[in-house]
Amino acid sequence: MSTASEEELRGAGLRATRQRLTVLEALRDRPDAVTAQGLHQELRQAGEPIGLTTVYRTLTSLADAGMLDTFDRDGEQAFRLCGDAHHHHLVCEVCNVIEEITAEEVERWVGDVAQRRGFTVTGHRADIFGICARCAT
Amino acid sequence: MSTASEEELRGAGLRATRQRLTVLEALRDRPDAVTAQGLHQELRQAGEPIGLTTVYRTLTSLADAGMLDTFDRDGEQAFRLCGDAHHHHLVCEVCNVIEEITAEEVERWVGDVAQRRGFTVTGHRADIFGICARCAT
DNA sequence: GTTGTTGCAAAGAATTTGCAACATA
DNA sequence: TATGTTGCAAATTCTTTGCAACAAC
Repeated sequence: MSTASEEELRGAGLRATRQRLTVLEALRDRPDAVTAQGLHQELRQAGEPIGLTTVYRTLTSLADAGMLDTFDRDGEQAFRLCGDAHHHHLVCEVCNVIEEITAEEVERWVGDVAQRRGFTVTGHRADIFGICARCAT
Repeated sequence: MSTASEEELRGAGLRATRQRLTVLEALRDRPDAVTAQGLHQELRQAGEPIGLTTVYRTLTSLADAGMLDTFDRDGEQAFRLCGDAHHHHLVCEVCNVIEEITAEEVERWVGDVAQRRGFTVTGHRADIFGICARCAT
């Protein structure tokens, strides 16, 4: 049999190795974004044998496959598992929790503006930064 | 007398040194975003004596003072002079030109979403990436 | 068995820091 | 003159690469 994670990896053309499954499962469990360095450290502390290089390579592969969203956290790249559909983010700057949000308003706006200026759209991002209800208290 | 650039620098609590004025003027002349490394190289080639460290420090200071917008270009930080008011960007991925755009739709959306989720907004960004009319031809 | 993957060590690249010389106010 | 700024060299930090051992298919 095959787990969902294994399917996902193979679907992306990647072999389902122990390390990649470890990373994918770790990402599943968290609502916040992680950096390669941070994730590696956590996995190591949790007793998972995995190399830093592999964490970097795995995160990059998953992001390339469209399975992760990427964020710039202070010069470092952070990653987070994402749903398939296009969406935007609500990011807590204290605990780094990220909530996915969809936004018709934004999509519409993107099309309008681009057309008006003669831009061919290849992508867009709309993220809101703030402090989540829990961290505010 | 005082030039506008000198005023701006002093207004930000920074001494108006030759190097900072050089950087500010260089930024004034370009519609695209530049990295510290890139700008330093250009200035050097143009015969301006300035150290890489100083370019880094100056760009950081100006950005901290709210005079520059920052972008992440492939792991490197890029900067661009920006108007005072809050705005968003239309970025050409080929020539890196950036057009500032304002968007009531987005502002409204930000407020709505944040309130609905209990987030205290500290900031937001909405950028559109694409290919400008000139680069498309 | 073949081919993709891992992980170490080393390389590379962007950015920051220590500190003495220097320029601005 | 007092204090902020510069720039070099060195240190840091994040990320990538070479390559031999290894694991998935």
